[in-house]
Amino acid sequence: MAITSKKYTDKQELVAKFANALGHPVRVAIIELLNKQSCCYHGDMSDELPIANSTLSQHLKVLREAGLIQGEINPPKTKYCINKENWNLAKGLLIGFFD
Amino acid sequence: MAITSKKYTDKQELVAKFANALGHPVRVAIIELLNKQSCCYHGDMSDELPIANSTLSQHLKVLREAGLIQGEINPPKTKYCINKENWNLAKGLLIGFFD
DNA sequence: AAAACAGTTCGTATTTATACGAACAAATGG
DNA sequence: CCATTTGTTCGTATAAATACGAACTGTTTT
Repeated sequence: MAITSKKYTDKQELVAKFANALGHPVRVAIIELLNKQSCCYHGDMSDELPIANSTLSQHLKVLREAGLIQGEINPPKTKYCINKENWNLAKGLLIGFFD
Repeated sequence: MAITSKKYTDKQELVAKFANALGHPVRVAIIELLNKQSCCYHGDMSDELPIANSTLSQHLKVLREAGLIQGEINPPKTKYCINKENWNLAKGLLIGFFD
């Protein structure tokens, strides 16, 4: 093992973070829904996806914490969109990773 | 929820499978090592990575089961390579996913 | 003010991931 | 044949992911 305090490079951590966020089919499906119409209400997605509402909230949180999406809360509705800046960052990193 | 027996499309499952395999920084690092020199012995990687040997074996297994790499066992050495066919499949899927 | 609506968070159960050392396996060198 | 080398698998401990219903939080409607 290399004697560094940090185990992995920032780039490796970032690639892993984005990849990990996309590492569940329902999150892939969520992103596809958002990409199809730019933004989407929680309820719209809930109608399309085979999971409980609370579970959907959790997956949305994972995507939000990875930076791939952002939510705008206007109770009782919440609108989610792709975070384009980070989306492009992820795109660049992943494409670069695959050469 | 849609009333389908299958919860997600094959494509969504595949994207998630590949993404999940890349969802840990050490696996990203492993792939980078393999891409740098096409093939690599377990021991070479073990020298570069901050994890125990047995843990490395487990991560290699994850990548192997996702189809991204393949191992050639010639005891006591094992050589790992990128599985180019699946690598290109993953590349295409991921790039397509990001538009 | 009470009920309804749309989500989120909490509590919890179950599964999967991650990590390590010890034990094992398969070929090679003394 | 026994020791060494190189990985793998096993046993195990701990942490993280996944899923659901129940309870909660703000608006809006009645």
